[in-house]
Amino acid sequence: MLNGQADLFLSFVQLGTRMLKRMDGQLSMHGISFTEFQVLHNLNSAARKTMTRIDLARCVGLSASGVTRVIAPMEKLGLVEKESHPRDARVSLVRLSKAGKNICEETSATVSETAKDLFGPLTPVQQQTVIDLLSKLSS
Amino acid sequence: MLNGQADLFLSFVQLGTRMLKRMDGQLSMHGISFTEFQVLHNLNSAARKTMTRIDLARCVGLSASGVTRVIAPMEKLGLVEKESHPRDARVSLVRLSKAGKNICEETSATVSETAKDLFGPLTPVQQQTVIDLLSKLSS
DNA sequence: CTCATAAACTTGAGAACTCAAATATAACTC
DNA sequence: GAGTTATATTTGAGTTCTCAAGTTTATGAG
Repeated sequence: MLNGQADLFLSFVQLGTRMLKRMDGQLSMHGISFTEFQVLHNLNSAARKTMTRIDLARCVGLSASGVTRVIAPMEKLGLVEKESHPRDARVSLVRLSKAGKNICEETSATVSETAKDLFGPLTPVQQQTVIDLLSKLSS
Repeated sequence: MLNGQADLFLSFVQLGTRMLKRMDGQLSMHGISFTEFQVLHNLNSAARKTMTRIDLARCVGLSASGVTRVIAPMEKLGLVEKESHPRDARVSLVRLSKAGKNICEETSATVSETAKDLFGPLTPVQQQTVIDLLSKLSS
Protein backbone atom coordinates (compact mmCIF):
# COMPACT_ATOMS: atom_id res chain seq x y z
CA MET A 1 0.00 0.00 0.00
CA LEU A 2 2.63 2.52 1.08
CA ASN A 3 6.31 2.58 0.20
CA GLY A 4 9.08 2.65 2.77
CA GLN A 5 9.44 6.41 2.68
CA ALA A 6 5.75 6.86 3.41
CA ASP A 7 5.98 4.55 6.41
CA LEU A 8 8.97 6.55 7.54
CA PHE A 9 7.03 9.77 7.07
CA LEU A 10 4.14 8.46 9.16
CA SER A 11 6.46 7.44 12.01
CA PHE A 12 8.27 10.72 11.79
CA VAL A 13 5.11 12.79 12.01
CA GLN A 14 3.65 10.68 14.78
CA LEU A 15 6.79 10.90 16.88
CA GLY A 16 6.97 14.65 16.28
CA THR A 17 3.38 15.07 17.40
CA ARG A 18 3.92 13.08 20.58
CA MET A 19 7.11 14.91 21.45
CA LEU A 20 5.51 18.27 20.82
CA LYS A 21 2.62 17.45 23.15
CA ARG A 22 5.00 16.47 25.88
CA MET A 23 7.05 19.62 25.44
CA ASP A 24 3.93 21.77 25.44
CA GLY A 25 2.78 20.10 28.63
CA GLN A 26 6.06 20.94 30.36
CA LEU A 27 6.04 24.52 29.10
CA SER A 28 2.46 25.05 30.25
CA MET A 29 3.85 25.10 33.79
CA HIS A 30 5.55 28.36 32.84
CA GLY A 31 2.33 29.64 31.33
CA ILE A 32 3.56 29.66 27.74
CA SER A 33 3.12 27.49 24.69
CA PHE A 34 5.87 25.98 22.60
CA THR A 35 5.06 28.45 19.83
CA GLU A 36 5.59 31.33 22.24
CA PHE A 37 8.84 29.77 23.36
CA GLN A 38 9.98 29.62 19.76
CA VAL A 39 9.26 33.32 19.37
CA LEU A 40 11.23 34.18 22.51
CA HIS A 41 14.12 31.94 21.58
CA ASN A 42 14.41 33.24 18.03
CA LEU A 43 14.30 36.84 19.22
CA ASN A 44 16.93 36.10 21.83
CA SER A 45 19.21 34.61 19.20
CA ALA A 46 18.69 37.54 16.84
CA ALA A 47 21.26 40.26 16.31
CA ARG A 48 19.71 43.09 18.31
CA LYS A 49 17.00 40.95 20.00
CA THR A 50 14.87 42.31 17.21
CA MET A 51 13.11 40.73 14.26
CA THR A 52 10.64 41.46 11.53
CA ARG A 53 7.34 39.67 11.81
CA ILE A 54 7.98 38.09 8.45
CA ASP A 55 11.32 36.69 9.55
CA LEU A 56 9.74 35.47 12.73
CA ALA A 57 7.06 33.72 10.70
CA ARG A 58 9.69 31.92 8.65
CA CYS A 59 11.71 30.86 11.70
CA VAL A 60 8.74 29.69 13.72
CA GLY A 61 6.91 28.08 10.82
CA LEU A 62 3.83 30.25 11.12
CA SER A 63 1.94 32.43 8.66
CA ALA A 64 2.27 36.21 8.92
CA SER A 65 -1.13 36.48 10.50
CA GLY A 66 -0.24 33.70 12.90
CA VAL A 67 2.66 35.82 14.14
CA THR A 68 0.42 38.84 14.62
CA ARG A 69 -1.94 36.81 16.76
CA VAL A 70 0.76 35.10 18.82
CA ILE A 71 2.55 38.33 19.55
CA ALA A 72 -0.44 40.46 20.57
CA PRO A 73 -0.87 38.84 24.02
CA MET A 74 2.89 38.63 24.53
CA GLU A 75 3.09 42.36 24.01
CA LYS A 76 0.34 42.95 26.56
CA LEU A 77 2.31 40.89 29.05
CA GLY A 78 5.39 42.99 28.31
CA LEU A 79 7.47 40.11 26.96
CA VAL A 80 8.09 41.87 23.66
CA GLU A 81 7.89 45.43 22.46
CA LYS A 82 6.90 47.00 19.18
CA GLU A 83 9.45 49.12 17.39
CA SER A 84 9.41 50.81 14.00
CA HIS A 85 11.97 50.24 11.31
CA PRO A 86 14.09 53.33 10.65
CA ARG A 87 14.14 52.93 6.87
CA ASP A 88 10.95 51.04 6.08
CA ALA A 89 7.67 52.23 7.54
CA ARG A 90 5.92 49.02 6.52
CA VAL A 91 7.71 46.78 8.95
CA SER A 92 6.88 46.57 12.61
CA LEU A 93 9.88 45.19 14.44
CA VAL A 94 9.48 42.94 17.46
CA ARG A 95 12.00 43.37 20.25
CA LEU A 96 12.56 41.05 23.20
CA SER A 97 12.11 42.97 26.47
CA LYS A 98 14.12 42.39 29.64
CA ALA A 99 11.17 40.51 31.13
CA GLY A 100 10.92 38.44 27.95
CA LYS A 101 14.60 37.57 28.15
CA ASN A 102 14.11 36.37 31.70
CA ILE A 103 11.20 34.16 30.73
CA CYS A 104 13.22 32.87 27.81
CA GLU A 105 16.05 31.85 30.09
CA GLU A 106 13.77 30.15 32.59
CA THR A 107 11.89 28.23 29.94
CA SER A 108 15.07 27.32 28.07
CA ALA A 109 16.10 25.22 31.05
CA THR A 110 12.80 23.34 30.91
CA VAL A 111 13.09 22.86 27.16
CA SER A 112 16.62 21.56 27.50
CA GLU A 113 15.70 19.11 30.25
CA THR A 114 12.65 17.84 28.41
CA ALA A 115 14.56 17.46 25.15
CA LYS A 116 17.31 15.60 26.99
CA ASP A 117 14.66 13.28 28.30
CA LEU A 118 12.98 12.83 24.92
CA PHE A 119 16.23 11.97 23.16
CA GLY A 120 17.58 10.00 26.10
CA PRO A 121 17.03 6.64 24.39
CA LEU A 122 19.74 7.60 21.88
CA THR A 123 23.46 7.62 22.60
CA PRO A 124 25.32 10.89 21.93
CA VAL A 125 26.68 9.39 18.73
CA GLN A 126 23.22 8.40 17.59
CA GLN A 127 21.95 11.89 18.42
CA GLN A 128 24.69 13.37 16.26
CA THR A 129 23.70 11.01 13.46
CA VAL A 130 20.13 12.29 13.63
CA ILE A 131 21.37 15.88 13.55
CA ASP A 132 23.44 15.15 10.46
CA LEU A 133 20.61 13.37 8.66
CA LEU A 134 18.05 16.04 9.53
CA SER A 135 20.34 18.71 8.15
CA LYS A 136 20.44 16.87 4.85
CA LEU A 137 16.64 16.91 4.80
CA SER A 138 16.32 20.57 5.68
CA SER A 139 18.20 21.99 2.73
CA MET B 1 21.20 28.86 26.16
CA LEU B 2 19.90 25.51 24.93
CA ASN B 3 21.62 22.15 25.10
CA GLY B 4 22.27 19.96 22.09
CA GLN B 5 19.14 17.90 22.56
CA ALA B 6 17.00 21.04 22.59
CA ASP B 7 18.55 22.24 19.33
CA LEU B 8 17.87 18.81 17.91
CA PHE B 9 14.29 19.00 19.12
CA LEU B 10 13.79 22.38 17.47
CA SER B 11 15.16 21.14 14.13
CA PHE B 12 13.09 18.01 14.40
CA VAL B 13 9.85 19.87 15.02
CA GLN B 14 10.54 22.45 12.36
CA LEU B 15 11.32 19.82 9.74
CA GLY B 16 8.21 17.87 10.72
CA THR B 17 6.07 20.97 10.35
CA ARG B 18 7.46 21.78 6.92
CA MET B 19 7.06 18.22 5.68
CA LEU B 20 3.53 18.03 6.99
CA LYS B 21 2.55 21.21 5.18
CA ARG B 22 3.94 19.90 1.94
CA MET B 23 2.14 16.58 2.35
CA ASP B 24 -1.10 18.33 3.20
CA GLY B 25 -0.72 20.50 0.11
CA GLN B 26 -0.38 17.44 -2.10
CA LEU B 27 -3.30 15.66 -0.46
CA SER B 28 -5.53 18.71 -0.83
CA MET B 29 -5.64 17.89 -4.55
CA HIS B 30 -7.59 14.78 -3.58
CA GLY B 31 -9.83 16.84 -1.34
CA ILE B 32 -8.65 15.31 1.93
CA SER B 33 -6.35 16.35 4.75
CA PHE B 34 -3.44 14.37 6.11
CA THR B 35 -5.45 13.63 9.23
CA GLU B 36 -8.20 12.12 7.11
CA PHE B 37 -5.62 10.10 5.22
CA GLN B 38 -4.32 8.75 8.50
CA VAL B 39 -7.82 7.63 9.42
CA LEU B 40 -8.32 5.89 6.08
CA HIS B 41 -4.90 4.25 6.18
CA ASN B 42 -5.26 2.98 9.74
CA LEU B 43 -8.69 1.57 9.00
CA ASN B 44 -7.40 -0.09 5.87
CA SER B 45 -4.60 -1.73 7.84
CA ALA B 46 -6.96 -2.91 10.56
CA ALA B 47 -8.14 -6.48 10.92
CA ARG B 48 -11.68 -6.17 9.59
CA LYS B 49 -11.27 -2.62 8.21
CA THR B 50 -12.88 -1.68 11.47
CA MET B 51 -11.71 0.22 14.51
CA THR B 52 -12.90 1.75 17.72
CA ARG B 53 -12.82 5.53 17.88
CA ILE B 54 -10.53 5.30 20.86
CA ASP B 55 -8.06 3.10 19.00
CA LEU B 56 -8.25 5.44 16.05
CA ALA B 57 -7.51 8.35 18.34
CA ARG B 58 -4.39 6.63 19.64
CA CYS B 59 -3.15 5.69 16.16
CA VAL B 60 -3.77 9.07 14.61
CA GLY B 61 -2.60 11.08 17.63
CA LEU B 62 -5.91 12.82 18.16
CA SER B 63 -8.20 13.20 21.16
CA ALA B 64 -11.44 11.22 21.28
CA SER B 65 -13.45 14.29 20.40
CA GLY B 66 -11.05 15.05 17.57
CA VAL B 67 -11.89 11.66 16.07
CA THR B 68 -15.60 12.34 16.37
CA ARG B 69 -15.25 15.60 14.49
CA VAL B 70 -12.97 14.24 11.78
CA ILE B 71 -15.17 11.27 11.10
CA ALA B 72 -18.52 13.03 10.91
CA PRO B 73 -17.94 14.57 7.46
CA MET B 74 -16.22 11.41 6.22
CA GLU B 75 -19.33 9.47 7.10
CA LYS B 76 -21.53 11.92 5.19
CA LEU B 77 -19.32 11.44 2.16
CA GLY B 78 -19.68 7.68 2.53
CA LEU B 79 -15.98 7.00 3.12
CA VAL B 80 -16.63 5.26 6.42
CA GLU B 81 -19.64 3.65 8.04
CA LYS B 82 -20.83 3.42 11.60
CA GLU B 83 -21.28 -0.02 13.11
CA SER B 84 -22.14 -1.15 16.59
CA HIS B 85 -20.03 -3.44 18.69
CA PRO B 86 -21.70 -6.81 19.28
CA ARG B 87 -20.64 -7.11 22.92
CA ASP B 88 -20.23 -3.53 24.06
CA ALA B 89 -22.93 -0.99 23.35
CA ARG B 90 -20.68 1.89 24.34
CA VAL B 91 -18.37 1.60 21.39
CA SER B 92 -19.24 2.85 17.96
CA LEU B 93 -17.06 1.07 15.46
CA VAL B 94 -15.83 2.80 12.32
CA ARG B 95 -15.63 0.74 9.17
CA LEU B 96 -13.89 1.64 5.92
CA SER B 97 -16.40 1.55 3.05
CA LYS B 98 -15.63 0.42 -0.50
CA ALA B 99 -15.50 4.06 -1.58
CA GLY B 100 -13.21 4.84 1.33
CA LYS B 101 -10.88 2.03 0.32
CA ASN B 102 -10.71 3.43 -3.19
CA ILE B 103 -9.83 6.91 -1.95
CA CYS B 104 -7.27 5.37 0.38
CA GLU B 105 -5.59 3.59 -2.51
CA GLU B 106 -5.55 6.68 -4.70
CA THR B 107 -4.18 8.92 -1.99
CA SER B 108 -1.65 6.31 -0.87
CA ALA B 109 0.08 6.72 -4.20
CA THR B 110 0.33 10.47 -3.66
CA VAL B 111 1.58 10.00 -0.11
CA SER B 112 4.21 7.51 -1.27
CA GLU B 113 5.44 9.77 -4.05
CA THR B 114 5.57 12.82 -1.83
CA ALA B 115 7.35 10.94 0.94
CA LYS B 116 9.83 9.58 -1.57
CA ASP B 117 10.49 13.13 -2.63
CA LEU B 118 10.81 14.42 0.94
CA PHE B 119 13.30 11.73 1.94
CA GLY B 120 15.05 11.79 -1.43
CA PRO B 121 18.11 13.61 -0.01
CA LEU B 122 18.90 10.47 2.03
CA THR B 123 20.35 7.28 0.63
CA PRO B 124 18.40 4.07 1.30
CA VAL B 125 20.92 3.17 3.99
CA GLN B 126 20.50 6.54 5.66
CA GLN B 127 16.72 6.18 5.50
CA GLN B 128 17.01 2.83 7.24
CA THR B 129 19.18 4.46 9.88
CA VAL B 130 16.48 7.04 10.53
CA ILE B 131 13.87 4.29 10.79
CA ASP B 132 15.99 2.44 13.34
CA LEU B 133 16.66 5.54 15.43
CA LEU B 134 13.04 6.68 15.35
CA SER B 135 11.94 3.28 16.58
CA LYS B 136 14.25 3.67 19.57
CA LEU B 137 12.57 6.97 20.35
CA SER B 138 9.03 5.66 19.98
CA SER B 139 9.16 3.03 22.67
C1' DC C 1 -28.97 -7.14 42.83
C1' DT C 2 -27.14 -2.42 43.75
C1' DC C 3 -24.02 0.94 43.95
C1' DA C 4 -19.68 3.01 42.73
C1' DT C 5 -16.40 3.46 39.41
C1' DA C 6 -14.63 3.32 34.83
C1' DA C 7 -14.78 3.46 29.78
C1' DA C 8 -16.52 5.09 25.12
C1' DC C 9 -18.26 8.34 23.20
C1' DT C 10 -20.56 13.39 22.05
C1' DT C 11 -21.11 18.22 22.66
C1' DG C 12 -20.23 23.19 23.89
C1' DA C 13 -16.86 26.55 24.45
C1' DG C 14 -12.63 28.23 23.38
C1' DA C 15 -7.64 28.20 21.56
C1' DA C 16 -4.64 28.45 17.73
C1' DC C 17 -4.14 28.39 13.56
C1' DT C 18 -5.06 29.46 8.11
C1' DC C 19 -6.46 31.95 3.89
C1' DA C 20 -8.16 35.88 1.43
C1' DA C 21 -8.93 40.63 1.40
C1' DA C 22 -7.76 45.28 2.93
C1' DT C 23 -4.24 48.85 4.05
C1' DA C 24 0.02 51.17 3.96
C1' DT C 25 4.34 51.85 2.17
C1' DA C 26 8.29 50.87 -0.79
C1' DA C 27 10.50 50.02 -5.19
C1' DC C 28 10.58 49.87 -10.03
C1' DT C 29 9.41 51.33 -14.81
C1' DC C 30 8.66 54.54 -18.12
C1' DG D 1 7.20 61.94 -10.88
C1' DA D 2 3.08 58.94 -12.07
C1' DG D 3 1.55 54.49 -12.16
C1' DT D 4 2.14 49.68 -11.58
C1' DT D 5 3.79 46.08 -8.86
C1' DA D 6 5.67 44.02 -4.71
C1' DT D 7 6.18 43.66 0.39
C1' DA D 8 4.78 43.95 5.45
C1' DT D 9 1.19 43.70 8.26
C1' DT D 10 -3.67 43.39 10.14
C1' DT D 11 -8.33 41.81 10.14
C1' DG D 12 -12.52 38.86 9.30
C1' DA D 13 -14.16 34.45 8.51
C1' DG D 14 -13.62 29.74 8.74
C1' DT D 15 -11.16 25.21 10.11
C1' DT D 16 -9.35 22.03 13.21
C1' DC D 17 -8.21 20.84 16.95
C1' DT D 18 -8.49 20.49 22.70
C1' DC D 19 -10.46 20.27 27.33
C1' DA D 20 -14.16 19.75 30.51
C1' DA D 21 -18.69 18.26 31.23
C1' DG D 22 -22.55 15.25 30.12
C1' DT D 23 -24.58 10.67 28.52
C1' DT D 24 -24.74 5.92 28.15
C1' DT D 25 -23.24 1.42 29.06
C1' DA D 26 -20.06 -1.91 31.24
C1' DT D 27 -17.67 -3.87 35.22
C1' DG D 28 -16.43 -4.94 39.88
C1' DA D 29 -17.32 -5.01 45.00
C1' DG D 30 -20.34 -5.98 48.61
